[in-house]
Amino acid sequence: MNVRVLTDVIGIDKEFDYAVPESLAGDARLAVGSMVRVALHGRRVGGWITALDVVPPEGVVPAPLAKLSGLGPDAGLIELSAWAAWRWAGRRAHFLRTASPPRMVAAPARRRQSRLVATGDYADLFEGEGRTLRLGPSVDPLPVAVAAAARGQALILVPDHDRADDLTRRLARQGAWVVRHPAGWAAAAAGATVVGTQSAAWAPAPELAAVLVIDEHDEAYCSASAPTWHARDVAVERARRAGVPCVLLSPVPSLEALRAKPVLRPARGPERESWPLVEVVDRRGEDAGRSGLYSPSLVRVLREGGRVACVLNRKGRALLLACGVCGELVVCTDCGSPMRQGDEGGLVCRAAGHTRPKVCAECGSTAMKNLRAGVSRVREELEALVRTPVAESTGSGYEGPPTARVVVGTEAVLHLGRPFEAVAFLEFDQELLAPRFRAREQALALVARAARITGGRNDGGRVLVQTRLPDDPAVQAAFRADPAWLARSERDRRRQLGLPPYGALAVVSGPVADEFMAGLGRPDGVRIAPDPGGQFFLRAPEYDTLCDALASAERPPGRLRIDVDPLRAI
DNA sequence: CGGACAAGCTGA
DNA sequence: CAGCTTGTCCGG
Repeated sequence: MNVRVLTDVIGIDKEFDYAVPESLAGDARLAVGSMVRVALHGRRVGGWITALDVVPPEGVVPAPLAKLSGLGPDAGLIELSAWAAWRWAGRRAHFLRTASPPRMVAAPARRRQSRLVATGDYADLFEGEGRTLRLGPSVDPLPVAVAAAARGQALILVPDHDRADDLTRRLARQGAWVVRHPAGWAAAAAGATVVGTQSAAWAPAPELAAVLVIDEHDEAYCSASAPTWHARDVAVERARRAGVPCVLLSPVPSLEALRAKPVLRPARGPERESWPLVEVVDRRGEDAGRSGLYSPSLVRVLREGGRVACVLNRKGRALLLACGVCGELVVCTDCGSPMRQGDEGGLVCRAAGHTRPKVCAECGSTAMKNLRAGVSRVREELEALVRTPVAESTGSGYEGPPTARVVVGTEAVLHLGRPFEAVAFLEFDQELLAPRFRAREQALALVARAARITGGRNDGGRVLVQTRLPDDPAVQAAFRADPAWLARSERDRRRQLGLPPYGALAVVSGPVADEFMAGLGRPDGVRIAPDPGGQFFLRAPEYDTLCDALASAERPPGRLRIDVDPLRAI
């Protein structure tokens, strides 16, 4: 017998046929998806069986399989990898690596009985195709996970490892047969419920009965490098193929989730209570202090004596300017994006490169203030202000007294895993104006994350939002504890601009982008805009159109990057 | 991707 | 023209 094999070498998206040697004939592991080693061009590489009993092309004499290594993703996942390769213009091998066990698995683990007692709450969520459920930020999602696992083998995704560990432990305590992906791969292949992060969308699940994505809006589900696949979208497609319900859970559902499933909203009262009390501080009027970061409201909150986390994102290094007289943000009069001071002294807009003289569009003043201040400087200034030790927490670590009452840092402070009475966003505009079309959604998601550490308003949770854009829908949604306030305006805006999910976009870049685009031609329904930086922006009304076009073009040898639905572009 | 092999470059 | 670099091709 001959088998077809896809190698695990990303650069080779081609299948080769191999002969099954006498010694492996009749081996139960000889199945689609199993992992093998094969000889290829003078070296040995790994791969997956994609078909059995194949007839090799004319003139090809198959070499023998070198080894049957162990169990791999099943036939359904092999097919799903082909879909994902189409959807995000990537290679199947990329996804199959994610779907494969971390160590070779000789046989599925032994079955265990789940002793989970379903509570009945949320059971109707999992009727039919499932629902998108908006659930207050400080509401524990455990009962929803229990409802999922009570249906049989469930696939449960959470954004980060800490929460995956925690949820696995708590579900196990309730009596569920549950494993943490990817360590529990062999048990998942035997039917255990799986909890994991992004990659768990590819966990084995031969008896899949329900899929649950917790905090589906979280950026952590989206791969930053190409292929820019999204675990929520993989989970939805996977559930659809298996004919099982998929529930998307979030305090701030993405437009994608609102569009994908019937939406269930909690009662307004409990939802409001689960959000902290949000105080919006309009910074346009107040210019006290060097950087204007320390409003009287902030000082009051800091001096009240509770534990306070101050968030100052300096991630996007982009410069932000405000008028020194009227405090208005300096934005482009053509496209509305923030502007920085150019090399020749004028103002340059970040999105399109428009230029204008250094004059406030509102009051005509020429005095501009740089709103960027580093976390370290702010820490010193806060210490002077409240006369108490202030700790600093950024992506690169924590500095200061471990029990400091006040901590300042990038959004890493929201991951410290300890309770605060209040969270203050010193410069919320940095989030709102980030050069990404999802900036507003992500800004509101930050407030939801803050709510997790402060608790709801009934627990005394408070959030301070310092902004020069107090009427922004994201700010208003936080203030009203009503995510729909943002969703409505975002839906209109994205429909109008043809942005996801009401349109599909991709960025093609890399040294051979020109060649690839030449081969692509001008497909129907796809708008192509070259960029001075050598990239190409592609837009289409639907993913079908865009992905079919991308898949039909020849991929020239050399470095090519295709980002479908990129996180940062536009 | 990375090995094989061919075509191109350099210096005596 | 040996000895090396750089480029292109293709794998079962």
